[in-house]
Amino acid sequence: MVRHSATQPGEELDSRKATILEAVVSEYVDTAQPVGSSSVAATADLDVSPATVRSEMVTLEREGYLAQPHTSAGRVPTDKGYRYFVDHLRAGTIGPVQQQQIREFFTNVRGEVQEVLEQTSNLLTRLTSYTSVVVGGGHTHATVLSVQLVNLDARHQLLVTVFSDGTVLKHNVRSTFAATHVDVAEASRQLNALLIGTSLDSRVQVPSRHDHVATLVREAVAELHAQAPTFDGEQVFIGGSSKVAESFDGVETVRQVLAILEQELLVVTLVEDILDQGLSVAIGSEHGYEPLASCALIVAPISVDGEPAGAVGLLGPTRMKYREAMAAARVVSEHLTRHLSGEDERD
Amino acid sequence: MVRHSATQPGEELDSRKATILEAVVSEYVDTAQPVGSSSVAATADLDVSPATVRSEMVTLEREGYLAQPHTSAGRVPTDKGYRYFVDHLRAGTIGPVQQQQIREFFTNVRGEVQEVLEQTSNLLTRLTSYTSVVVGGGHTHATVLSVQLVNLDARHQLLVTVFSDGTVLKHNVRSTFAATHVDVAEASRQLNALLIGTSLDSRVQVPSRHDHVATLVREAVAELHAQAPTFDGEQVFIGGSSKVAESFDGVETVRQVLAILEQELLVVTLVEDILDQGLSVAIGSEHGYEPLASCALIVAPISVDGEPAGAVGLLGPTRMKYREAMAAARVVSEHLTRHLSGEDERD
DNA sequence: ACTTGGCACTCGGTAGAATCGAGTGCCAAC
DNA sequence: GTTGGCACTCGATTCTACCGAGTGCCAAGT
Repeated sequence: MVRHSATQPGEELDSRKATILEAVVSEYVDTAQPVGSSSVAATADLDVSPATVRSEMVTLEREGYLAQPHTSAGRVPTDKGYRYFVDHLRAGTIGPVQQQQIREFFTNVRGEVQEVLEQTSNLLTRLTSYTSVVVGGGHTHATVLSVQLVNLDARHQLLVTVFSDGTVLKHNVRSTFAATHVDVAEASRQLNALLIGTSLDSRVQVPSRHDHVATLVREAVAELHAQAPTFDGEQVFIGGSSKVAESFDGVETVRQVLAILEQELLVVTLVEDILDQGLSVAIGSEHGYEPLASCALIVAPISVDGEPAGAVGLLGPTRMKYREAMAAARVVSEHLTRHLSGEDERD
Repeated sequence: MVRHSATQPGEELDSRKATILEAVVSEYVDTAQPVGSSSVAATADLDVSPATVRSEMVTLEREGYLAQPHTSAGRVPTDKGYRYFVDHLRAGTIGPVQQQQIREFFTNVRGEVQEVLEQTSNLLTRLTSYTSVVVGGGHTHATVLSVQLVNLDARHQLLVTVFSDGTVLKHNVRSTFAATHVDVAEASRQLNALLIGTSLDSRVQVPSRHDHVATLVREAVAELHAQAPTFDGEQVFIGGSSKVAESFDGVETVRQVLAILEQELLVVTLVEDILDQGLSVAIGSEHGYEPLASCALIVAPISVDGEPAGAVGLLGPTRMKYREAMAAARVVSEHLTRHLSGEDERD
């Protein structure tokens, strides 16, 4: 995977070139039309003629910041151009209306973590009109608060485990013999003694006896720990997939992007890759994933009690409103972090 | 809401008209092009000339089964045309490969109901290339097997309830006073005595005393029952939303359909409306929901132990492959019903 | 009373030509 | 280094002509 100018300093543009680049990006984001020298000269308040702008543009094009769809069309930013723009973006703020919307949301939202994350995803979409991705993950460090084995019928038991972070996991256990209620109750008691305080990734000393109860206990523990790797708790919530149809024009592109969003594992990997690189935006093919070449993905990490616990993301076309979107992602991720850490329970 | 020919007998077409209609539908579904008299005459093995077919077509058009996009184009089926086609479809079968695929799926699938439903949704999409909808619902009749109140901290408890159908519900309880572990344990015991065997919609006699434990119990019961209406257990799983982009050509249509799929409540209502009407397919505007006028929705009910428990559905363009899709929905719903009723546990 | 071949007619789709105009690159002058 | 001027490019738009699939109608055939 390639390193980007966000991490390597990269060249700086002189002030005028920077202004021009910024003007091009801004206008292109608005209009989706190649932008010409004259409109740049008019917009940006650098008192120069279109001709001057043109000559600067050739330079910018030669250096890879701009591109021409064809001769005699205006310029369009390249991924590198967007990258420069983003890297030199003075941190945006979000409107007071949205501020209010977010604050309201977080004071009202209730319920389980999952639901909060799902709702947050919808919030982000409403705020920005882009498809949003919320990844919640990594409960592995949570410890067991309580375990209970429940008899469904003689051969089926249900193992319900409550963790310190409020997560509840359930597992089906199938006993190889007909278990009595007494067996189950005893197994349940032993499991409690065994598991409380442990976390999913810690080893547990299971009884090696061969009686019914011990077998049940072993099966239950095995079942619980079997899921540890999958569990790692990665969950994805995607909001506003219909926005994809607004953001891209080719039906084929829309199909591709949607197909990608369906592969949740892929999305998680993608988001975490970007986080690992310390980026907050991946533009075009920066993430090295070809089918998303026409997309930009903004991410902002969330954490719970200081531990990384996922991220929120926004997926849009490369020509997206970076300032607003990044601000929204940042603010929401901060609120979410606080909320999940239990800091703003003011009701 | 309108009644349809599926429930009211409606007129019958004479054999030749029926053959012609069927030919038109079949070819249009394949090609998406208006179909002309000559190709019908060639395809269907009714030994008549195109001219005859044409004169029949005018009748069919007058009666509302066919339409002409414009003079001098071929004919296209109307919703009514599709309806007739579907109502007179000899029940289709599905290919042996798919049979195999389904059988394999259901012997291998494991885990919680939710996951099974979600996976089933994906299966249906893979089988048919249409967007699939799986609605699971109505656990209200399930009874409580076990309850447990767990102390998160002095003011936060977690109520975990296990139902006879294997569902596990959790609720946050906030105590208005600092609860000790002893309080919580005692409350937990009382809750068990109180709730086991009841269902979510049954009334429960809560203790009226004013001590800590009684208060906790009351709060827990209130919290649990508060969710009964929302809970009713309606869950929706949607698979293959990217197929929407394949099924419809206008980007705007794609957007609309996606936007609808995002509103889960709407989807549930829609599916249940159709089921209530005793239909297995809603074509075009039959469901009375305008934005989906260009869609057809195939549904097949699922049940658990004889009780209705949701449905599987397939969403496609009105020109969809009804035979295959209906067969797939039917077969999968049957398998799912058997699976959820615990009948095919052959591992 | 149907069925059929014949035939004029319709009208969307496609191809080509003409035109427009936004925007460029270059250059000579400032 | 900047600027106005200017010829040039090339996609987009419009217009026209035309093709042909498919129709509706009719008169003749069974």
